[in-house]
Amino acid sequence: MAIPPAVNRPVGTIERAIEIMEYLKENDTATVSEMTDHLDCAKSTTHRYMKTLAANSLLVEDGNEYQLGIRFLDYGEVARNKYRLYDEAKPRVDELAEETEEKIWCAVEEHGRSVHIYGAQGKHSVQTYARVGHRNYLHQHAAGKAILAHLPDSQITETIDRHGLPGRTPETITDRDELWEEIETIRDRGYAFNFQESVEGLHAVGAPITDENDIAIGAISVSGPASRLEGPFLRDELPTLLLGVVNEIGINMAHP
Amino acid sequence: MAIPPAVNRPVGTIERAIEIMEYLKENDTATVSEMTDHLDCAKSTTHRYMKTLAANSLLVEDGNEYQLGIRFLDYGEVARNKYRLYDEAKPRVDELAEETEEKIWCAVEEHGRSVHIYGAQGKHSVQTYARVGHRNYLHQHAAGKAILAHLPDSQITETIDRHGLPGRTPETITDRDELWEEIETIRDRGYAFNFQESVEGLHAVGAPITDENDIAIGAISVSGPASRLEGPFLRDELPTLLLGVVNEIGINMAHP
DNA sequence: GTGTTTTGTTCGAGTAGCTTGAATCAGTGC
DNA sequence: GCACTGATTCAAGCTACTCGAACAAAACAC
Repeated sequence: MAIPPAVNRPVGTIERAIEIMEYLKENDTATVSEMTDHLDCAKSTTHRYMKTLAANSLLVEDGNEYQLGIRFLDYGEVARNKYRLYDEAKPRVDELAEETEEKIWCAVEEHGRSVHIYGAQGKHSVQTYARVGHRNYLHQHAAGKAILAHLPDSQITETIDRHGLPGRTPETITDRDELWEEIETIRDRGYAFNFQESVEGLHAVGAPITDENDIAIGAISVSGPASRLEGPFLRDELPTLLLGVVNEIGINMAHP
Repeated sequence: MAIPPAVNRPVGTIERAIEIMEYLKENDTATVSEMTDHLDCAKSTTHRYMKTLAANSLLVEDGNEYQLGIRFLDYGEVARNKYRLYDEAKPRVDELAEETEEKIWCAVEEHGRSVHIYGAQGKHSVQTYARVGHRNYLHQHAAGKAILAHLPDSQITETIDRHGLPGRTPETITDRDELWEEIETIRDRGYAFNFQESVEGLHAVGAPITDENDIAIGAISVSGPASRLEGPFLRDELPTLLLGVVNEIGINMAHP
């Protein structure tokens, strides 16, 4: 979970292959020609890359179109299961969704960004861009800020240096000093709010799951339309509920 | 979903990188030295590979140990969502799990093998080796055989030629002629049984989801202990239930 | 404590093999 | 029919990937 070290001489071939996967993730499907325009190399090279990936089931051919193969699910599931947190958090996230009737997410930090490892929707929950596996900036949402505030200062600095503070809505915190103030506030109260900082009209609360040293190993958030998530429900009721859950998960993680 | 063509000159670098991912999938975690023993190249090369993969979040470093990064989830989810089948099948698989109280799987064919794209467990359902994303031989289980029987003969032959008929339990069909007979039977009755052919003590029924030309686009299966899945419940009740569900899904897939 | 072994990591040189562009083939539109 | 766009193949050239040796750092034996 640490910041990845700069690689001295990365293998270009691998990086270009990942570039292909990334492009297909964003654009769903692509032809050899289209990919050649995106990468910066000869068409024959792109062709060979994509054929190699397809021969290994990482890509699937459909006529001239290529897409990501579901073999990735295999790798993804293995990775997810490694996070014991997933096993501990899943049932409680499900319960929270039932209880609050809103969208619940469990996220962890990886390489200075957040990854949603599990989500459950309540009866009224909103659909957002988010998906399982979705990678996000820590400073842009409730769970991420909850995690960020419960990391060592040095790691927070590293993270900001590495990824910057890109904005997403007019409300997103993009100023370093402002973020540090917010972090202090979150540390004091023990949980984080998100007032339309990631999606317009969306509010959220996030609380960190911490280890015995009070370092975040993940976070859980509740999000919903600003119209429903407001007043004492947002300010008191949800935080209390969340804190109970994250404490319980934290204890279970510490005492297997 | 077709059989992937043999690649003329696959890119070795990419294949070796995939080899690393595959090893980590099987062994959860590995060091540079361990991986060097597995691959057949210099330690410095392995090192460069793993660092490059880690720098792109496909691998995560934890001290000297490397594991798969959950970035794969991201790719996997994108791939899964492409299969519209997933959206159609999910709610019905959930219902079946509730109703039968056994384990339900939805699988598709990719490159001549089956991939579990969604699973739901009923109250009493058994835990097997299977996972979402799990790749399997078509001839070894109920859903796979249901799919196999509803493919064009040419594709069946190609599949057998490509992957052979490896055994798994003493009951697995490993003889070509026997398999063709079984395929005829399955085509006649419209669904497939699995009597301890993949796991000892486990029975299952699988029915294909077909398109307008009666070609399989996937399958749904119910599996459970042989002691519970037997007699008229297995022979009549479950098949009827399954056929209703797969027909409904097939119709929805044909008329979006 | 010291010597020994095992690990990850760096670096320059050499050549395996990746990249390239041109040529060929397959399909579409006009 | 021809032109055009796309995928695919191939030999030749040179990039950059691989290697082994050397170093650093940690783990271990005694």
